[in-house]
Amino acid sequence: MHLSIDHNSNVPLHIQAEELLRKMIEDPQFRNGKFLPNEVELSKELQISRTTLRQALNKLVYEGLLVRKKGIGTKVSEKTVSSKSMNWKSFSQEMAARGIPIRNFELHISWVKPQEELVHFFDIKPEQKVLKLERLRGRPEGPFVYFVSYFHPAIGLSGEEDFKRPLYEILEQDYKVIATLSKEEISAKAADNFIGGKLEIDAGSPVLFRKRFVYDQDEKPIELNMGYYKSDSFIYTVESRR
Amino acid sequence: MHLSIDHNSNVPLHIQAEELLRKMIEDPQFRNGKFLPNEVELSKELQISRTTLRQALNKLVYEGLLVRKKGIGTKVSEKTVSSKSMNWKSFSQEMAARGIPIRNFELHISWVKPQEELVHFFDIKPEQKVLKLERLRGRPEGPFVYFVSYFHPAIGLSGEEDFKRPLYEILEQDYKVIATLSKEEISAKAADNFIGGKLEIDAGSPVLFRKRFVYDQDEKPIELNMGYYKSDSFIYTVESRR
DNA sequence: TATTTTAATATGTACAAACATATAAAACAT
DNA sequence: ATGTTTTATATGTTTGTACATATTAAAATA
Repeated sequence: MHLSIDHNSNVPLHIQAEELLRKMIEDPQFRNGKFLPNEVELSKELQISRTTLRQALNKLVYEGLLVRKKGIGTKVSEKTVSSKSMNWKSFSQEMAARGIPIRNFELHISWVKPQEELVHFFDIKPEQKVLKLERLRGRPEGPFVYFVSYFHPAIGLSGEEDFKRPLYEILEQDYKVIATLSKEEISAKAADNFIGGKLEIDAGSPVLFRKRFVYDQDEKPIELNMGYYKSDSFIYTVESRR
Repeated sequence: MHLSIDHNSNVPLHIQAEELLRKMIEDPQFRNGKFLPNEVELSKELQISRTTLRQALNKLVYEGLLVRKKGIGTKVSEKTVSSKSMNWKSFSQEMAARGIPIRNFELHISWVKPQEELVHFFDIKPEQKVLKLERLRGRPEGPFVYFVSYFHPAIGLSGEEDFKRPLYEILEQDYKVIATLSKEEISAKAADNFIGGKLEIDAGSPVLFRKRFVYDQDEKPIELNMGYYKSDSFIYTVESRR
């Protein structure tokens, strides 16, 4: 395997280097605490300056994928698999990573008048309708999450999407919108009759409630998502560093 | 107010610059979408090179405190207050930030034989005892979290701590251990009789269960923490960027 | 043999310089 | 008045260079 960088590409060198490093990290040869070649060697091999290489390395260190130590070297983190990118995987990917096959039980799309919270969040006029997406998803044996999602009118998914592709992929490829920032609120709730019915559990059973505010790179609101998770089949994981 | 950098200090210039920028961000003059002086000006004012300044800026951009745009400038993020640092505030600080006064209802310290999970997590011998810390905390009106925390024997808090200072402060100042990485698992549970009794709620009521694995900068395990949060008085928040 | 010193190695810090590119405002032409 | 081109501004990219410092292993010394 010979990784190389295209100096004539319009993609910045440190971005290309970052991608190559990500591939190296995935490689079993380097995974689990193995050391990368040192910076001088690597920069020679990739034919970029040490400064540019360090730009790429720094980003991966921030993300927690790499651990560097003065005088020793740079190794792949043992304690972290995908770091915060976890939160950015699509729901299907998240589940796939845990070896859980996913099924869609219900899918309903409609245009609705926004509630006050939505008017405020999206900063739109009250008469402007927004796209509402309801989904019931889970394992083949039964559903374990019910969620309702609202989108900014400017995105306005056509409603004819197949939703077989992950949502974030549809947004990136078809609408050139990249979800960059997400704020989430997580709490425990007792299922009411409606949610209990959807998730096939008794009313009163504990569910994990997750409310998610999604913004793009310019901090403009994209999506508001509210999900109810069956507590015995879903654990929410968070990783953070400082 | 004149911020300045000490070139004779043994603290790296980009770290000093980072601290100054953090103070600027806190300043009402710059908060909420206001623009910072441009890089060339700032680097002249601080008497450091643009490269060094950008090193500091990059870190804050990565944390989400600053938003930069080519051709425009660098501004303080409007959507983010403290970003991921939120997860690193002590519990008391977290609550203080929400205007909630905190009281300790119970505090119990003991040395116990570690369970299998602890032996594995801390990578110690089964006969090595670990410090167990149980706390019941909450508002003056009543408790809303009960947690049990175990510490690595190498840290071995003397047991004579007053625990009036935040835990992370005790660890940093007295034990020179800096908690750098945290992995958390969050789920919804139904309170059993014990937890229900502690939190003064009916057994069966939903509680937020938070299990937290804490590591230091070298990825060595420090603490394992398990908390039960009364669902109607605590919402867990997460912010993430990519 | 045990201890100390030294050297090799790898990352950390810092600056200077040059050019590229996105954005908004000003100048210009229609 | 409106659309286009230019220009000023600010961040983005990339390289080169020099020296500092933490760590480990090897060499020198007691």
